Amino acid sequence: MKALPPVRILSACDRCEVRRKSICNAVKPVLQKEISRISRVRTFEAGNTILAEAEDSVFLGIVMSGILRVQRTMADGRQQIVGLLLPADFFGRVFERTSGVAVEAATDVTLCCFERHAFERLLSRSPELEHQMFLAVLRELDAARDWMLLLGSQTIPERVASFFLILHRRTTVIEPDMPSRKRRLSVHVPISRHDMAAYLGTTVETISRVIQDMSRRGIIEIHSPQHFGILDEKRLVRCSGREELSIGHRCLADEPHMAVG
Amino acid sequence: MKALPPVRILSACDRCEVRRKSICNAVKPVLQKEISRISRVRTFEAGNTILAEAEDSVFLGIVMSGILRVQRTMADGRQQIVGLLLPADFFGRVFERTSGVAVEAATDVTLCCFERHAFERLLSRSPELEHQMFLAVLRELDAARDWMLLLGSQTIPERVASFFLILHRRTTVIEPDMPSRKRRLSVHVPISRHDMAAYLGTTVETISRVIQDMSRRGIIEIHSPQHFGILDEKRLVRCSGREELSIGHRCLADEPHMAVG
DNA sequence: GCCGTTCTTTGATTCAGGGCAAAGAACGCT
DNA sequence: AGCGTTCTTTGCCCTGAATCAAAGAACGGC
Repeated sequence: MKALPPVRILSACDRCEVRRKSICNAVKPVLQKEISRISRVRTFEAGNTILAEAEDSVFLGIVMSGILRVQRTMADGRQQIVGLLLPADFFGRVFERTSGVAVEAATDVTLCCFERHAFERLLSRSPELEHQMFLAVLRELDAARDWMLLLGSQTIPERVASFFLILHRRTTVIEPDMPSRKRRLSVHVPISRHDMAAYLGTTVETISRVIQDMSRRGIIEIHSPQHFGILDEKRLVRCSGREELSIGHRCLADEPHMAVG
Repeated sequence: MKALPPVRILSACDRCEVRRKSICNAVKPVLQKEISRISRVRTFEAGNTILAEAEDSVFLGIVMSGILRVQRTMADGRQQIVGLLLPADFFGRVFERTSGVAVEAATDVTLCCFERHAFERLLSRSPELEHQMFLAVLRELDAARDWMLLLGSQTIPERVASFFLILHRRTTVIEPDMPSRKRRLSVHVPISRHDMAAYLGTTVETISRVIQDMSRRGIIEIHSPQHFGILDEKRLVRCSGREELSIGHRCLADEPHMAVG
């Protein structure tokens, strides 16, 4: 008796939009199945806390849609965003009871969640998965160091320009066939001025002033509070003080991020 | 014929002072031997560049003595120290040709070096070693995020106070039997004012002014430009704006660092 | 010891960016 | 559509920290 052709059961993961960019794509199918088995999709509204700063982190996962902010808050209320997570990015701190950072929904979000201990067991059994996580955390550390340069050595206008360029880079699918001259450059800033300020180490007022000024000087164009056009890319790069952020220039920050929150 | 009792050959590693605190201690003896085989002790004078920012990173290793600074430099010369490596800390970027940060000797240093590819081969063969590296990088990321809070949200006096407390924490062997009241608190700052400024995101002049002011107010005592006494720990903690830096309070930053340079 | 170099401190001045207050826009909600 | 709430912009003032300049201290070499 002949064996029937294998029937492929579609799991939720097979329809996952971020899969090919996330850690799931980097491991063998058999492992993907195991990940799939312990995963659970959850949604949160903008403003909700996914993981609190002091609390035990019981789960972690991958952003499917929306934006997460990873932040630390001081006793007197000052807060610093230490990471912004876009779809396909990983959040949560493995191998530590608590991480000392909070993870919050900056917009409505859909997350693919794992119970932390289950995921850690998987990591322990699978060096391949752990290797991929290791690579992701290394990239995240590179990005964190890059941000330290921004916070420690750059002026506010430079930070804003850098932010636009990095955001553009991370959200744009590179289309090399289209001549960059003709391409209409636009950036969508998916967060509020308040979050921008907390990310760039400044205040909402200053953010606003800098943006208006860049617009007045014809470097950018304000379509709406969150949508901008880049009118003069070269000048924007010059404003950022960092040649390496020039569009087309590859860099480490392109890779998905990893929040250890 | 009876087997002779095993003869233990002492390798350089057996005399290594930082071994018990470094990654070597966290893996099995058989692996330690393998690490030992590919290691080579090298020394550099203060000011030397171990790894340049743009160059290929051909080796990596562990600090045995002295201090390394991990830094990024902007086109116009501004530079930010993104990590300070003390004995037992790991430096170098695995799985990447170049890391975009420079590693320099802040003092005369002794390093236990590995050729990068040889070390990576070892990592690939040994999930245990990779796991330990993974943990170390996770801790380093925690520390980087902590520093982002410092650079993005704290005033300069707060940064200086935090720096003293963190340094004290990292260089003091905790002696719980000795009553903390009576313990003479002292900090040795192993780097120049210039490096402090580059680490804290400010200038030498401001660093100097803040230190002199803290001394005038009786919070610290200046024994020499690099040696200080902590006269009023409580007030120093209050200056830092961060209760969690209070001496005796455990935190993630206590662990050895990992420079991905 | 003396002397040049580098590191640190101090003073005077300037200015980028923060804080406060209020007006204006955008976004629900019913 | 009308209205309250939240988000963003703008103006004014002020302060923390950078900059410039120069004096002191510490260090290394001979």
